[in-house]
Amino acid sequence: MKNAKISNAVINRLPRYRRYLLELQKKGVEKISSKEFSSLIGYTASQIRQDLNNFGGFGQQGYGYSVEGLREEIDAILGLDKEYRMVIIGAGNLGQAITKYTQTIKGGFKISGVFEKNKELIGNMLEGIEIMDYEDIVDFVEKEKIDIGIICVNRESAQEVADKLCFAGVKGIWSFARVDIEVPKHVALEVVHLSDSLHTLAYRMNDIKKSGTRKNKEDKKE
Amino acid sequence: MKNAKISNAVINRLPRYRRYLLELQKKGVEKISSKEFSSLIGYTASQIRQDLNNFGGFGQQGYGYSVEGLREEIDAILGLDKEYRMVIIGAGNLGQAITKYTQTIKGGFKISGVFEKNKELIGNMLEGIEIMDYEDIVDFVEKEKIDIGIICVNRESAQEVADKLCFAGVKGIWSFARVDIEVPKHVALEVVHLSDSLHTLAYRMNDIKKSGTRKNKEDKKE
DNA sequence: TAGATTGTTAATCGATTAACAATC
DNA sequence: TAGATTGTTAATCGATTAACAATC
Repeated sequence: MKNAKISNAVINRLPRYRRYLLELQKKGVEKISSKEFSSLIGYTASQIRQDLNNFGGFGQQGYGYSVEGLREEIDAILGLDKEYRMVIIGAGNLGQAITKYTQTIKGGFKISGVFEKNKELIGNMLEGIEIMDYEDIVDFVEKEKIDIGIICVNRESAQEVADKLCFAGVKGIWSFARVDIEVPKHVALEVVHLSDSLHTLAYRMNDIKKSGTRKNKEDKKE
Repeated sequence: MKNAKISNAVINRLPRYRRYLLELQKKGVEKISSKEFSSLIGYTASQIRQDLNNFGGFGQQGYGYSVEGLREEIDAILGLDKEYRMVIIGAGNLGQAITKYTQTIKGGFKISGVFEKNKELIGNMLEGIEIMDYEDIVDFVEKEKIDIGIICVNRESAQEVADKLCFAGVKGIWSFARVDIEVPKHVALEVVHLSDSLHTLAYRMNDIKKSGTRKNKEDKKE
């Protein structure tokens, strides 16, 4: 595995490569060339080879790539051959939604606890997990060696929760709060802005409508 | 408003500009220069001006941008000054999670119905909405003039659901299925791959660990 | 008017694509 | 060996940043 800094664009494509390789494996396909992969996944063959060669030469000239072998390499690159212990902070609507969803994600990602400030919710069960007191979060993360904190609290509390999680020693934060948070350099951060995603969809819907109207005048084909 | 094709990078930044402008408005800030905005949001002042000028000249030389004015412009660009009628397809874990979450998104996005194939779930209530029979989806979308279909079914059914929604006339699809789907050019598509997001977080966690080790040898500062 | 800051053109940087020598 | 396809270098393309004239 090489050492140069990998661009975000490449990292974001890796899970997608993996998904297609899993599908191919299911279908019993054993080898694939970058050209075949290209027509399947929609990236250029050149880009596929370029991307993979950031991490090593996984192919074989004249043959292509082993589907299973490449999938295993990507698993290792992404760290999906490891176990991750996670906590969810916030058991409101968002927290319930994410707890529910996260249970459906396959692989070594396990929810060890759900935490909440609101005393009325503490003690309740959520998806088979007891909701615990947010005050105990630091102890829990330390003792249970939690790797990932999932932030599902409101905008106002998100940074404070992140600070606490980082202090307690998590290695990554997955945040669904509608705000941009900051973490120390040694903690990985992935923020999902679902409402931003819906807003860009709205943009594209309106954009299509507009350019559609325009095209009817100038350019019927395409 | 100008006409050239706007790049995805720009479109994806628009909701973020909007979030910061909303915060500023809340705080009672009336004007902001691209330089001040830059140190707040973390994009270069140049990029901010460049981005905004894709859509029009919203600022004033020697003064800056009106916070409220700019936010209203961005609302209009994104189409957030309109109402959107949405349906959710799939009332399983994922569908329940997304229904729950989507209820918390502010603005003109309204869920008109939840649809499900599994007869056992049909008739149940979900977040105050009755779960309806998937067989009736086309009629419902046509009659209720639904704008957006939210796909929360499994990988295997996602494309079929998308086809049906497009046939029935939705203008946009927001998909959470773990698969890449295709839609006609006149339909906007936004796919959220939550598990991909978690996988890139895993990558970054492991990457930090590795480069951390490396740095301890060569380069303690930074 | 002078100062500030935009809008826009030009320069730079990085990512994607093309080309081809290496090699299975 | 000949054919196929990779790994990698070079060329192109697009997006970001810098510079500055326009103008409030």
